[in-house]
Amino acid sequence: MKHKTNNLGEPKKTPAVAVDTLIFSVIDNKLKILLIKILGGAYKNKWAIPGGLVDTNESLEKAASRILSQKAGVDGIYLEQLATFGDPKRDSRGHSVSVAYFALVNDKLFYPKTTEYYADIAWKNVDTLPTMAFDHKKIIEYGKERLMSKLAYSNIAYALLPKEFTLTELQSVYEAVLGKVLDKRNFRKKVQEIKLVKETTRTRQLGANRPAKLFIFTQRHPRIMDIL
Amino acid sequence: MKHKTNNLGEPKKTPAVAVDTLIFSVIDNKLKILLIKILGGAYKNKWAIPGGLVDTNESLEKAASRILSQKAGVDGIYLEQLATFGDPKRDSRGHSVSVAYFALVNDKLFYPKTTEYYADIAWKNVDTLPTMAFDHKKIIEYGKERLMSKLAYSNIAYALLPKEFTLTELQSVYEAVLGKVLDKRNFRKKVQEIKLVKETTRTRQLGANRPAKLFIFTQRHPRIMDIL
DNA sequence: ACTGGATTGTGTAATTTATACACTAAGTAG
DNA sequence: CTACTTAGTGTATAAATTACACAATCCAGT
Repeated sequence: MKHKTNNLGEPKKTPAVAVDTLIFSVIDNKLKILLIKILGGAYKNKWAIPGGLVDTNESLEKAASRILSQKAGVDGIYLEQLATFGDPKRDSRGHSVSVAYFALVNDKLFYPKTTEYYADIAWKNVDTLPTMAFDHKKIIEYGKERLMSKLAYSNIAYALLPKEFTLTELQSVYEAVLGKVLDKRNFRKKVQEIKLVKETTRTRQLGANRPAKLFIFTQRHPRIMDIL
Repeated sequence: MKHKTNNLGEPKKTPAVAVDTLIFSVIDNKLKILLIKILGGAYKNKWAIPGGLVDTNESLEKAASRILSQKAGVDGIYLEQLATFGDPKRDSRGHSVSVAYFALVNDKLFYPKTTEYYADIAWKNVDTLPTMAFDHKKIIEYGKERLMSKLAYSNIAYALLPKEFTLTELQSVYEAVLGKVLDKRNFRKKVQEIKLVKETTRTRQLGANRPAKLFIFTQRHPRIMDIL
C-alpha cells in the first residue's frame, strides 16, 4: 500500500474513509428514511444508513453510487454531500471517517431491495427511529435539519415528487418535512408567483369530489430560491 | 496497519485523510486568506492553504487544530467544517480525501509565523489568488461562498473584528466580504434593531473629525440570525 | 476665533412582502 | 337533487425593506 508521507519522510496512518447515505422520502405524509439492518459483526441486527468503504482512486460520489447500487439496489439518484463525521469513537471497530451524503427520492419511482449485504432494508419514520448503529442517529438529525432548510430556500422538493402532482400533494410534502401546517392560499399563491411550479392542462380525480389540476416543476435541477 | 474489512472479510484500501483550513480575515477593507508556500516535492513553491494528514484515533477538529498550531503558529481559533473533497486526481501524489475547515480571524489578534514546514506564509487577496496547489483554488471559492452566506444569516462577523469596533468598521467588513456597498442608515438601523451589536460608552477618534462610538457584539458565539 | 475638510450619525415616506382569514366550485354517491 | 368531499380563490392588514440628504463633531490651518 502506498502511504502518504509527511515532511520528514515518515509514513503516516490515517483513518479509513467511508461514505454513508441518507435517503429521504415522504410517504403517507410522513418524512421517512431508508435504513438497513446490519448482517453480522459487532453491530449485528442494528439499523444503520447504507454505506461502505471508499476505494483508493474512487471519488466519494462514485463510491456512494456504487455502494447504493450494490447493496441496496438503488440507482441513478442525485446525491448531495452533507458533512463528514470523524470522531475516533464513532465506530467501535476502529477509526473511520464517514462522509455523509443525502438524497431525496419519490418512493413510487424507486425500488430498494435487500441484498446479500444486509439483513433487511426498510423505510422508517425519521421522528421515531429504531436504535441506530455508529453515530447514525446524529447524522440523520443533521441531515433532517439540512433538508428542512434546503426545502425553504431551494427547489429540491422536485426530487420528492413525481413529474406531475397536485398543489395539495406539494403542500403535504412541505408540511411533512417542516413539521408544521401551512396556509393553503398563501402557499399556492407563493409557489406560482415565484414560478416554482407551473400548471398543466391535465387534472386528476381521486374521490367523489372536484378534480385537482396537475402541476409540474418549472425546473427539475437544483436551484436556489426563496420558497417560504 | 489495521485494515477495515468488507463483508467478504477482505482488507480494503481507502484513501488517506487530510484536513485543510481556510483562514479568512478582512484587512485594509479586503477579504484575505492565509496561504502557505510549499517547501518541497511535486508542489514545491506553489501556494496552498495550510493542512496535513489526520492521525488514526485523532478527531478531524483536533487534527486541524494541531496542524495549524504546529505548522502556522496559529492557536485557539474557532473552526467550522466546510466540505470534503475526494476527487482521486486532486493530489497528483496519490489519492487523499481532504476535509476542509474554515475559520475567521481578526488579523490584529493573531500572529501566524513561518515554520520549518513551510517556505512562506502570507495573507493574500481572495479575488487575486496566486497559482494554487491541489484543488485549493476550488476549495477557496467554495469557502468564500459559504462565508458570504453565513455573514448574511448569522452573527459570525464577530470573529473578524476586535472586541470593540465602530459601525463603519463593521459595515466595511460586510462590504468587503459581500463585494457590494450597503446603505449606511439602513445597515446601522438593522444591526441595532436585531441586537447584533450594542453601544458602549467609549468612543474612538482617528482623524480630524467627529469621534465614532464604539460597539461590541451582543454575543460572541455563533448564532443564526437574519442580518441582511 | 473662524473656516474648511473629514467622518459620524440620524428619520421618514414609499414600496414590497408576509400574514391572516372563509367561502364558492366541481365532482360523486346515495 | 342533496350531502359530502376536496379544490380553488382574494382582500385587507401588518411588517419589512428600500431609497434618500443633511446636520453634528472634531481638528487643522490660517
